[in-house]
Amino acid sequence: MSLPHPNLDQINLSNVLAALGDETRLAIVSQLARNNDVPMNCWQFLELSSRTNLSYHFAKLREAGITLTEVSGTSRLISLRRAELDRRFPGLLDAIVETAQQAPVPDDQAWRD
Amino acid sequence: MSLPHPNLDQINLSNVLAALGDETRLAIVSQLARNNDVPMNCWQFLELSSRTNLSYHFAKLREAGITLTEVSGTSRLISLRRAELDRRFPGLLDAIVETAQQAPVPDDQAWRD
DNA sequence: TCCGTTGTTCAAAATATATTGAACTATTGA
DNA sequence: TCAATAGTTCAATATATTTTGAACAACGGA
Repeated sequence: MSLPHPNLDQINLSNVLAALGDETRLAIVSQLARNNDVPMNCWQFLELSSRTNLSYHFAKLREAGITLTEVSGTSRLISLRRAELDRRFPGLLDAIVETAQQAPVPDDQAWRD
Repeated sequence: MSLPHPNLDQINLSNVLAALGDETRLAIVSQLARNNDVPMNCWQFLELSSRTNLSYHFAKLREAGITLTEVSGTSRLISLRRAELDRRFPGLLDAIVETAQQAPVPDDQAWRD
């Protein structure tokens, strides 16, 4: 039992950016990073959304090549593919994670009008 | 005559990532960077899409805070807000642009099945 | 002033993404 | 074996984003 993950050269930049260009998924990645890349499981993210919806977002992150999902008994362990991503896109994840960590999500109020 | 741009602290990460998570817009940014941040105008991107559609994408990039659009006579000059973005999200744009430049867009064929 | 150039805006249609609830699967522990 | 746990899948809906064409606006030069 193991889930499909893209390998390094199958990871494409705009996919990665699109995957991270969503508040929920960015929050997931941010928490994973804050957790020092120690794998986490689904229920630790329940505050972000419903189980079903998280499942969807986890799949997106996995398919984009951002996270690794390992099956462990009845639960799944999710971690960042940090080293690999850094090889593929040097500096990218670090820059994102760094920012996402300090900025607690600036309230996205309309800036025009 | 000048267009509305967000200022630094109004630029938010997931917006920026979402804006760049689109092949067309990533290609625009990539060309701007390849052009050494010298402002370019719309017709220089016509190979990427139709005028109308480019207009839409340019607005997205501008509203996300990624590009600066200056009105100059009958045309508009578009440039990267590189220094500013780098202040807001250190390393981010560099990492993206660097990658987008060398990788000529890996053909996005399905990696499963 | 009239025309061509350079783009924009609008509304409609096409497409893609996100969210939900109900039903399901796999594994573990009693 | 049975129930609880942890999470997935499916189909439907809701929502957002892209794309298009037709009509418009601003500027500059003849």
